[in-house]
Amino acid sequence: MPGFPAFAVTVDLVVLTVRDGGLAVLLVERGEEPFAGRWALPGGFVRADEDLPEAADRELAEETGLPAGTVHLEQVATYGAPGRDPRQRVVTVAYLALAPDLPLPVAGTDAADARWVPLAEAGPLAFDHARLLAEAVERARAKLEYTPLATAFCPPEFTVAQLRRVYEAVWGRALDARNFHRKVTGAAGFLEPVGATTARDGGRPAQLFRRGPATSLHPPLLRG
Amino acid sequence: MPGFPAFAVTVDLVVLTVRDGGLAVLLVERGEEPFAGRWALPGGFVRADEDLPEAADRELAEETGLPAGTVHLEQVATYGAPGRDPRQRVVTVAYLALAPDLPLPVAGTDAADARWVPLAEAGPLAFDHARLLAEAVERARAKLEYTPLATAFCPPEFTVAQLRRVYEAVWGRALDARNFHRKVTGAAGFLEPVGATTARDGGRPAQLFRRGPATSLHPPLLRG
DNA sequence: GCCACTTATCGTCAACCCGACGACAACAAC
DNA sequence: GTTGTTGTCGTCGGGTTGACGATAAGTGGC
Repeated sequence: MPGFPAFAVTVDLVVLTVRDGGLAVLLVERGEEPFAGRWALPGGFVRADEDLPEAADRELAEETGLPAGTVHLEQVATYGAPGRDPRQRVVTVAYLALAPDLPLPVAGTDAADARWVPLAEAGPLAFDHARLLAEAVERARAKLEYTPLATAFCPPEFTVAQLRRVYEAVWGRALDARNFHRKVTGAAGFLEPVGATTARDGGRPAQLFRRGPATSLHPPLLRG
Repeated sequence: MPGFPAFAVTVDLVVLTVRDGGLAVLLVERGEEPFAGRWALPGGFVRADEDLPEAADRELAEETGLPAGTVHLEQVATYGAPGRDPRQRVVTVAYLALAPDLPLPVAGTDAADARWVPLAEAGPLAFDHARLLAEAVERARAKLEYTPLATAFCPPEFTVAQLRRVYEAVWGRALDARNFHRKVTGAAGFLEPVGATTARDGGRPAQLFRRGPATSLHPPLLRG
């Protein structure tokens, strides 16, 4: 099969976390043209002997320094319009990563100038990254309804209130604490009680939970 | 940016329809190695000046002869494992297409040997196409719940019973005609009455409907 | 015309789920 | 103890669900 057009293939990451009651995305400042000085999603070329999820894992480790497996990672969509990179034909596979609130940037990584940027303050991005970001965020919002994905924003053990704050941050809407508690503890396989409680700063201690084995929520938590 | 690995990029299509009460997929028989004689999903290389959806549209027109825009087309996922094509490094973007029941293959197209194959009878497929097919089908099943996508399997005007048979075929489960009628006609923007009725062969004539403007269903139709 | 038979559509009912909200429990600070 | 804060359990009316009975509007046989 000769004569097929040659493409470069990259993996770009939309890494989200919950900070200060809102969603934040991991961005890097570009040092080179095109779009020098602009903010962009972290990412890079897929290597010759690498599968796509491997490349995404590697980029994530390089950008965040996190041990692989601690963050949720899933493919979102692929973009390949001619001209989306002015230098050459590039096809980009976008991945969505959800992480607990973590200190960043980690020293000694590729992108020393990586930063968490609140979603609302993300200015114009390089390439078509604004679209990648928007579509990844919408995917995350939708998946919170019918999967236990929100636990990916939490540490291994967490309280119902922490989980609720995740939902409120992602959906941008206040939720009733009582009804949320009922639904979340009632969904089979969503949460597993750890047995311990938190020592908190003023207020009744809360039960700790771990993520349960369910992969989908019945019934789902609807945005309304 | 020199030295990046060169990839070939293809678009593969999972074209589904409802036939004889079950899902069927459009497959072509491969004429060349590798996998000569095996069934495979239709698809082909993305051209040098083409966007990905354009390439999918073009391949669909070549395989089915349908005028563009009559079938629903959406991206599902991208596959790029090294070795998935033994000849060279290929990244494949899978698209899901939903079509009404149509006569195929259309004479004068690329793949004269394209056939509708019932899902259960699809034997071993070339490359990793079994996985592409399975993931696309699961996407279709899930989207029927909360989008008006089922109408893509129907002609422009259809009855509630036709729509119900689509759901039953895709989900592989019988549905109560009365409850289905209530829910489907109650969901805002799902169906628009045409005013006419069908002249049917034994039985009360049914009202005809057109697809409504809604892009999501409230409330959704759950599989249970 | 009358009678089965088929298919479409409307109604009824109990069980369940939802959102709004009241009540209480268990801690800290003073 | 009192106050304030946070977590957890209950209650209530309205809407939705699935199971299923009843009726409407055609066809074909006689």
